[in-house]
Amino acid sequence: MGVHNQPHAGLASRATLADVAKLAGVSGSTASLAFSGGSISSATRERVLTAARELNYSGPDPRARSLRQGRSGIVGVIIEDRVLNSFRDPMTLAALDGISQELGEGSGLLLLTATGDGESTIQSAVFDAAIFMGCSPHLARSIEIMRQRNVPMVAIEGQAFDGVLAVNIDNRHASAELAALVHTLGHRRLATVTLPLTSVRERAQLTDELVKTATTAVSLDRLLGARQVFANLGGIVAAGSSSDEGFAAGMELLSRPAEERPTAILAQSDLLAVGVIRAAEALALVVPRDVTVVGFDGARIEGFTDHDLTTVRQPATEKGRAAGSAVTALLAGETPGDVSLSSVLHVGSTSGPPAG
Amino acid sequence: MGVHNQPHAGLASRATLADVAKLAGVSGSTASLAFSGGSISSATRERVLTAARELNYSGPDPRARSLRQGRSGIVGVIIEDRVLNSFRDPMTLAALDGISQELGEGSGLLLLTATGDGESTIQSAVFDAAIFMGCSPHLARSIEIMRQRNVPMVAIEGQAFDGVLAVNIDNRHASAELAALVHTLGHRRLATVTLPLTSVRERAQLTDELVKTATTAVSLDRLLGARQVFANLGGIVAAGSSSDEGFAAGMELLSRPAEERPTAILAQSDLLAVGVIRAAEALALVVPRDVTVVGFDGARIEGFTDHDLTTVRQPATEKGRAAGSAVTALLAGETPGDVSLSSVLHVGSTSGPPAG
DNA sequence: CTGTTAGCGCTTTCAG
DNA sequence: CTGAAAGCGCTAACAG
Repeated sequence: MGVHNQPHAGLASRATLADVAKLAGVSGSTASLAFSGGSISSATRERVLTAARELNYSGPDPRARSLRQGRSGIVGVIIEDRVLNSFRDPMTLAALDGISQELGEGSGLLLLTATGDGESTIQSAVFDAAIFMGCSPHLARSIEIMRQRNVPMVAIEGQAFDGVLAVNIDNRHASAELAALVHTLGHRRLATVTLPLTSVRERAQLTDELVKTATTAVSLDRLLGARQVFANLGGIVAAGSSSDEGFAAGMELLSRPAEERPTAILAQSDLLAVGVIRAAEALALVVPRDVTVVGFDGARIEGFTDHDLTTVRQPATEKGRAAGSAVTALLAGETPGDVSLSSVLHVGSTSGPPAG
Repeated sequence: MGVHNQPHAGLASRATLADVAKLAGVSGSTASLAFSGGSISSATRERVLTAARELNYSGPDPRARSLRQGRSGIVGVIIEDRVLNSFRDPMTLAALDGISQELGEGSGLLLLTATGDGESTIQSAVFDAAIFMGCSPHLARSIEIMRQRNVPMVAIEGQAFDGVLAVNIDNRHASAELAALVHTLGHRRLATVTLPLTSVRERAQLTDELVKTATTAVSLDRLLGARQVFANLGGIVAAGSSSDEGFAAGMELLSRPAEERPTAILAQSDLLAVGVIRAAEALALVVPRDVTVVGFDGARIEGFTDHDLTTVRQPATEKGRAAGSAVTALLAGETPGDVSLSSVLHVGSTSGPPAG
């Protein structure tokens, strides 16, 4: 004549595994096994599951489980700009997709935005490993903390950091290759449109001071690659990777008399390049007759079908997959090395010899 | 006389708050306060922090904290397609950005992909509240579980579910409005290109059977809205929201003799509409003279500048923000109601009276 | 196959 | 302002 554990009319408190165990007449550990798929007789399991159903218990609390196991199954993905800006860039999105593919449905991706102000979230968030999508010096403190916590870290195209596994592409080399192509075609008066060099999102003239303060590895590498061929290459720093930015920069660079105008423009992303091409066309210039425009990325851009952009195709999804598999390996206690992926030059129809 | 758990010479195991407390010569609770910003004398706090530094202790373990507090600060965002497909759609990305804006840097967004196979992750992941971005019937089980767990849920443009707060836009109404506009212009032979009706990503003829099995609320609502005006409206179900899909569908619909060809096409998204327009142009048809094309969304589409698309502008970011603030309210124990946002008709240059 | 026993690392009453 | 005690809910040894 046991007092049946009348659960307060199901009001506030949820049932716990212990309650279920008691109702099923088994021990806690047995009940636990029933849920984690351990080896118990199917009769017992049935009994436990029935009890659970009765109590409206729907499985172990993830919080408790993660404390106990020391694992949450969550991988943090840290971006340094707001979500919209980050993922509007097709390469970044592709990389995220690659991560997700590799990690599988088994683990969730915790999107953490570190715009630099409060580094709090990243310190107090629950995750087992972190992937930085481009990481700049001002993450140093967070990185330090995660290192202390023994959280494996991987950076996709970020600044090199001790203890952070690097997944990179050959930005500098590929950029140099592209520049060499343009040089070979005969161009000598060039300009570039770079991606932002710092976290400041503001269009600006490309100056040496700016270059010195650069914190964005990708932009800097691409610039340095191009400068291997064109030593003092100048131009404009865009406020982001969009065709609008490219357009603005293009207008600025191309609205000059033919003798001063660059005969070729190296844009650091395809979106920028598309914008530059539109600017050229708006100025009644013909590409590539009047101006050669090359990009970087190999993005399939919606609605850009008139031209076949000369560019470098980078393995974007692959970057994500590599990062994902590095994380998996690190969590398994292995010690994988840095990853370096390579891009492929694609000569399209937007490049040609200079006029005249 | 308990056996003291000797932590293997500080090798693997991290220091805990208890260790710090001991070294600082204070109690655990005091040490805790030092980190959570509770009220303790600054002398004591200093002592604790120094001890922490000495032990390489970088703050409370998020897992333990979240168990103790019953809160993790994580909001789950559930999408039903792979990351790439979901966020390539500008509206979905904008909504995600809205969520992130509203929730602030304080809380992380846990991206959970529920493609229907293993519903495991969503059940075992740590989060305090969930936001579904479009949710279909096959999430029923997960929803059931979360309800049992008392996890607040919000669905952006999903199927209605008991206990899931709905954030919707006036899909049906707006679609009807658009259809009415086309009707007023004099069109009588129409076709539509819909978004996928189910999780199957495959282009298909729009049939009644398909409509009956539809699980995607958005697509269905937009279709029903249009059918309020054009009762038996037929057409094609696209495999996704992209201009490529629109192009394929457009080719299919428009490659017919003028007498059979629809004089107007209602596309369920702007990307689809752009594709349809390209198809029309590829077939040497002039928009809107030979065919009227309208979209839905109000997306700014890269590189689509020749036309001003007739469409309906939906408050995409706003959807996300509303969901975010609903989550905040729910977590605070309030009981906010469903949210319904409205779209605005935009008459551009891609619609006009039928030829002849 | 099942039960007993200890905590995971932290916060939070409750006293002093 | 500080300390002592009591778990949050679960799982992992280890016995039986």
